[in-house]
Amino acid sequence: MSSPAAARGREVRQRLLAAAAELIPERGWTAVSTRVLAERAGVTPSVVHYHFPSVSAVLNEAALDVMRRVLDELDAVLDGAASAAEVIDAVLASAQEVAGSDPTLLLVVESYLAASRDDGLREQIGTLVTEFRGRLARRLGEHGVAAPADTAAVLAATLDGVFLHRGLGSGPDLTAVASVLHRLVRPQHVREHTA
Amino acid sequence: MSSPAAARGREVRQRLLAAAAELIPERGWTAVSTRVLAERAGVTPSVVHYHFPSVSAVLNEAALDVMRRVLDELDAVLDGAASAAEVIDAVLASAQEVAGSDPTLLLVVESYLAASRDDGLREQIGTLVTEFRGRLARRLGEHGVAAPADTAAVLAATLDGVFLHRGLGSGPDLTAVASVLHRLVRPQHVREHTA
DNA sequence: AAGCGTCCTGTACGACTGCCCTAACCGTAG
DNA sequence: CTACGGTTAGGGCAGTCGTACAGGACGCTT
Repeated sequence: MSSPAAARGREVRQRLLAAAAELIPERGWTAVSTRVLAERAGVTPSVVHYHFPSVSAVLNEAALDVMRRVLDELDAVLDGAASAAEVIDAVLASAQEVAGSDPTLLLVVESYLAASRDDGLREQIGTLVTEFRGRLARRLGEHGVAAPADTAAVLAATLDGVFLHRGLGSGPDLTAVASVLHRLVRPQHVREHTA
Repeated sequence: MSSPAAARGREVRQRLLAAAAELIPERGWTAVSTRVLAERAGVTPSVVHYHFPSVSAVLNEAALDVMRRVLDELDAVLDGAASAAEVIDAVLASAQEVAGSDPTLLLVVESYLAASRDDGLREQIGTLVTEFRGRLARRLGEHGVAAPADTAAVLAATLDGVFLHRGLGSGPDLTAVASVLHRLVRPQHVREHTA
């Protein structure tokens, strides 16, 4: 079916993607070069251009892989929640494990910025995020939250923002964030004020 | 007091900072080079190293200048709010003017990431953000919002997150965000659920 | 006119960049 | 044995990188 050389090749390809996922947060998206990428993966620079058409192709694929993985894990966690409050707690609990200088977090933000300079990447990331927001909204709706789509959008945005602030080492305590966010999913009564 | 040459020099220095503020979002923090910086400012590359010790010094100073300006403007807007709900509306109204691909927004995010690789920059940005959060919390407290510090932290984080998502072109509609966030500052009653 | 402070130019250096091309490798098939 | 597909090594090209350093240009003071 496939030669042992081909199998080794695929493994090298994976190592290159893993190296890219490490280097993007370490050095910044635009500072990942063919040479450092190859060195980290333990191959010579020319191998990079054998497996990929360009360096940015490696970066794009690596970033999308990581983001897909993160969102999938988050989805799995959310499946266990029995109420809207638990959804928030679950999201923030999984966020708790993420340190402010977490490479994954930095990689996601780097990807956001790279997307602002790469139409193709922007479209792919946009799809990923929109789909996740849809799944989150569906869950919130099932738990009786008002305006689930908008609430999910705010929730997702807040999550990213909290991550961003934690990256600065000045992020808020997540248990405090949780209690504040619970106000978002509390059953709605009569509005006390008018817009 | 100061020679005309010195005045010209200060003007060139400002042009370099302005050029940096343009180029950081355009090309990415690590991709701003001495040459493009000089070209954008209309000077020769060596002038950069006359006014600044290094390129990254230009970038740091330019980024902090912009962030200070943005937060000052936001503070001014917030001064006009007469209630917590108006604070939120004011914040989001000023956010409305910011497009998803707004250079200022991208500059801020780029700075966040650069801060993760530069201790000095991280400390300076952290101070800026913490101070703003403090002012926001004071305002919310004056308007009777519960847990003003935590709420301010969430609010500030949400704001950044919304910006981030808008950069992807998939950001939520801000009027929807506003109505959701109003739940945060609604007078608190008995909690309907226990954690 | 000479000296001075300030700002700017031109040039140079070694290191690094993305990408390409040719040659060699290695296991398998004939 | 030869031939072959798939992978890798090494070298090279044309360009950019950050920074340094010597000298020129300007205006103000003496």
